[in-house]
Amino acid sequence: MPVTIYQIAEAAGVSSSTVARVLRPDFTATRSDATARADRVRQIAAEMGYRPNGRARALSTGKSDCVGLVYATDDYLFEGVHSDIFLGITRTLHAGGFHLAFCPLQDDRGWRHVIEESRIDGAFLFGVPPRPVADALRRQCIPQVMLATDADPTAPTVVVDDVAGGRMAAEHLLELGHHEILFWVHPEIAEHCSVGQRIEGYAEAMRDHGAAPRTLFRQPVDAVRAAVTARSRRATAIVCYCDHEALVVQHMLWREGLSAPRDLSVIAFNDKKSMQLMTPPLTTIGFDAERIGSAGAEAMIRLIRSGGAPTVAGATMSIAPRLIVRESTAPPNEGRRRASEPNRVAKRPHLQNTIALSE
Amino acid sequence: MPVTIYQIAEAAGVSSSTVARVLRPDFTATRSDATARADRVRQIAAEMGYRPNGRARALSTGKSDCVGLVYATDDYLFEGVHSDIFLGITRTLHAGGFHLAFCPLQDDRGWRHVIEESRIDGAFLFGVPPRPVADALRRQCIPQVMLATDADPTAPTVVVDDVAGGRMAAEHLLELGHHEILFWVHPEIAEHCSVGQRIEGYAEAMRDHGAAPRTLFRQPVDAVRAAVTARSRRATAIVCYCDHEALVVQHMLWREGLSAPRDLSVIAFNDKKSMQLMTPPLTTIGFDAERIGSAGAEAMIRLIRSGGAPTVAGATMSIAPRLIVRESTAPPNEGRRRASEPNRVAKRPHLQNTIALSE
DNA sequence: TTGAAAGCGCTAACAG
DNA sequence: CTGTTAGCGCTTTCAA
Repeated sequence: MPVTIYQIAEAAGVSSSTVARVLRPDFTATRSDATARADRVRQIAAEMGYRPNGRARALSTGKSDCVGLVYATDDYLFEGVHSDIFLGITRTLHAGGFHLAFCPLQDDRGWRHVIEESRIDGAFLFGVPPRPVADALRRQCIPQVMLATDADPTAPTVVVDDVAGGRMAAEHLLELGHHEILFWVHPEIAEHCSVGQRIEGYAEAMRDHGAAPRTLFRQPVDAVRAAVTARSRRATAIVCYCDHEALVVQHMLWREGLSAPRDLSVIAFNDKKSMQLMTPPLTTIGFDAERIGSAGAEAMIRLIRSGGAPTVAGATMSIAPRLIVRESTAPPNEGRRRASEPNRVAKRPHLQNTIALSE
Repeated sequence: MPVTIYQIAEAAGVSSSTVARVLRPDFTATRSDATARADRVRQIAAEMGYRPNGRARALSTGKSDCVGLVYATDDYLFEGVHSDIFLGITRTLHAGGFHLAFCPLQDDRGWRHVIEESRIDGAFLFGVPPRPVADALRRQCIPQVMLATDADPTAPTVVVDDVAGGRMAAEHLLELGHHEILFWVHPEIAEHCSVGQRIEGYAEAMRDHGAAPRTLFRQPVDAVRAAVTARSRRATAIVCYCDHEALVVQHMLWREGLSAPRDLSVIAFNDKKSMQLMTPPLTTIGFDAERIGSAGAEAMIRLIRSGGAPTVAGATMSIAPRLIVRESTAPPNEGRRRASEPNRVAKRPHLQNTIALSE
């Protein structure tokens, strides 16, 4: 049986409020007799193995110290950079005295249990929630932080500057001398604001350099194959929306007896570990995904502590992407001349930022 | 302001206990006047937008309807098959009226907040927790379910039969005609019971077939390279502990100008999506990871509902692995004769179970 | 079947 | 600085 402040109060011969007060982390005494008594109470509490009861405190304060991770579908829940975002969230949240609970929207029962029954003090959102959920959050006055989406400018938001990312990707290829550069979005990719933004940045950069954007939006890999093996206007480089396209492209090339960067320069987004071990290691646009989570959690804690003060509109934090050059990009036709060279890093002088492989 | 049962009671002209009783999901009335009154109360509750307060219920019942996901380190939290296990857990848990909260052990504050302050009704463990955590769980009488680990036979456990998996992997290669078969564990792999079990199954199968086990335990990739390029007793096949080794092997082969399965047959564990898109698609030992989570959650709900009844020792559920043959394994030396063939599936008749690629 | 009343364990006013 | 006194919103006896 867990011990309560009343049992401690009785054992120490003081009132329960004294126990509660003394045990609070921010307690300070000025008079020395008070300090002495406080120490005694604390010692007794420790001896009796006292632990505050979070459930009781939650009822009393109206705060659960729990934040919800609200997601619409778990199909892609742990895909891509989500995992790193979650790490950032949990690390920051736990350090601040909160914990994180899953809150899926797929099943009505799930989110009602968590949101409507007042089990969370705040909600992380990865997109605009459906009407009933949004209403419930508003009714319960639950502060919201939007992550990796620009959907609702009235809530604090942490986003990646994907337009800049799209630019960087295209510019890297343009600077290598490419002109026929594809942008590919796989049909299976879920709708997300980053899709349009990356395309936008890519298209801008292309036009700035007098090149024509060639976007393969939600098209099958055959479209890529055709563009890469065409006689005229053969594509020599491709920007992949994310790592999935990169894998598929790589696979397609392999089936065709082609390879990157000899026949096609490949650049993608999201710097997952496995990208470094692709053959060749993938040039990519990466960003600090964990930072999205930690920045979001910091904002969340601030919001909750401030008692859900009216959100400052436009409180958007933007994470800058960065180019990580590895071996899947090269000047056009360069490799084609010496197709049979081995794949040694040392022989590819244009590689400077190559990250050491974890082998 | 959220509405309470008292407000409903007043509006309906009944007592708060009647409201509470009527609103309970299992309420049934025999007398018709009671039914009528119940309907009226329910309607008023609906009109007023009543939602039960989970925090209040938690205090009153001593149950939070929350289960903790207890993990020692988040370094590998979302790696490998964990994500799928989590999916299984959350889906089953939410359907049963529970939710899941992260509970990291790395930071003292984190787990004390969740476990010691009685915020969870149960705990999923992925290994034996350190002493203070185990003590806290016991003191709070929090039921435990162990997942993907065989550490504590006194708690309900869901495991994968990794000895069988190791056997299957080795036997597949042996049946293809291989004799010099490596088993490789990368130095970065965290300690886990599956390591030893997979090795055990592999070694058994090897001995059964009169072959000598050659285990490279926590050795760098150079050891693999040496074995694969050796003049005598050249290794023609390798069993990788998991997908990470497979990536590294694949990469190493590529650097050397070699390829699978021509120069080395490669088989690994864990059937992640990206394995299908490797070049070549990876033969692997997979298993239904989501099932681990859902089975664990089912056991958990049972435990919690039964009021933490004394656990039946040996309540271990085992998930069977299965061999998924793709293109990274082939008879030894087969490919070597026709090194310049293209990588078309159609030309590799020994491939039968090849799974359609999601391209 | 209903209502009154006593908790659950902690927080928070407010006198003293 | 301490103790008293009400709650927080729901569950749960136990009479009526």
